[in-house]
Order: sequence, then C-alpha cells, then structure tokens
Amino acid sequence: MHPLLQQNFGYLFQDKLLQEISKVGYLKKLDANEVVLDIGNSVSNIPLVLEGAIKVLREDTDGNELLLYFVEKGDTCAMTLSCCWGTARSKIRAITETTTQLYMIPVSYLEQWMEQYPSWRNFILESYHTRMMELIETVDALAFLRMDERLLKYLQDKAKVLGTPVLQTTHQDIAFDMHTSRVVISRLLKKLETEQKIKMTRNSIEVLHL
DNA sequence: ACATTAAGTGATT
DNA sequence: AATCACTTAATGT
Repeated sequence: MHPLLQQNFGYLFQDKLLQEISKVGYLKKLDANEVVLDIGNSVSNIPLVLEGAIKVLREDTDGNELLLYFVEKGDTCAMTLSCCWGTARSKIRAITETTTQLYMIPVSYLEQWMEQYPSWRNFILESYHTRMMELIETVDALAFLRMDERLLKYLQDKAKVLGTPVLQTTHQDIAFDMHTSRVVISRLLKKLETEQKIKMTRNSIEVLHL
C-alpha cells in the first residue's frame, strides 16, 4: 500500500475498500503544468489526488481560459466522475499546478463499489457536494465581486492550495487564469501592494496576512 | 553587449 | 475594465 494513499484516504475508506483500491489502481506522477484531462477527452480512470494540486479551467470560443477551481490532495476530480458515468466527454481542462501524484482507478470498479461500500458512496456524494459549493463560490466571485476583490481571492486561494504565501507566477499568467488582460492585473496588483496586502518582485508575489 | 521577457504607464474607448 | 502603444527593468546568452 502506498503511504500517501493510506495517509490521505485511510480515514475515509473502509479497510477492505482501501486494500482493493491499492490493488486495482496504480500510481501516476506528473510534473507541474501537465495536462491531466483536456476538453473533449473521455475518461478511463478516476484519479485520487495523493500529492500536489490541479487547476480546473474552462475555455471560451477564442481559446482563452478561465479558472474554475483547484483540486487538492485528498480530493478527486468531479468532472471525471460525471464523465465516466456515461461515456460523456470532459467539459473542462485540468492542469497540474505543481508536481503531482495521482492514484488512478479504472472506472469499471466505480459502479460496483457504490453498492458495495458505503464509504465509497459517501466519498463520491461528498465530492460532488464540495465541488458544487466551490463552483457557486466561483460564480459569486464572477458576478458580484469587482476585479480587485477577485484578484485578491485568487491569490489567497492559490496560496492556500500551494501551501505557501510566495507565488511563483507572472502577471500574464494570472491574467489568463482570470480571463482578463495583463495590464489590468498589473495595475490592480500595484494597488494591492500599496495597500500592504501583497509584496511583489519579478516572477513572484507574496501574499501577506492570509 | 544584445535580445528577450516581465512589468509599468498614459491615453483612449 | 479593455486595449493600444510605448517605456523601463530584469534576466538569459
């Protein structure tokens, strides 16, 4: 049994289920900025995130992106779940934010486990629920927050999932995630800096008082 | 030293 | 808030 599987999912699943996951699944290691799942892909494995973080994006008709939410360790990707139920295709793109370790489980076990293991059923329902809540939060931010508030929230979220207040990123990258222009981000960041909420240097932003 | 990339700025819509 | 056009600063080769 992989220690990270035990560590992140041990308390969630019954022992017997954990054994079975360990047996039928396999470990997959990814570097940062690798595409885990792309728009239009179909899904043959459910990934459990053991280590690292993944960002989930939507794409507009011009190919510009918009960040929907982050998936952290101990989570799974809800899009994957809804895809492998039928033979639906992915509506989103998932990209690793850091080096990431996944435990891949073939979809064929999914249905059987729903009946067999209450802890699995709970996990799946819980995953859907938390993802739904996160999406609502994202919609709220898009609809009700001004750009500067959104930006601060983005930085704080990112710092949280990465586990560090120092973000190695460029203004342009942030602009892509937030579906706006670099100039706007630069100006707002500067405002946040004078408000003592962040500290900037080239290629890095430190989020103060989290 | 030069080229490239990141970030800052003023003006306009 | 977006876009343009341009400048300045930091970094790689």
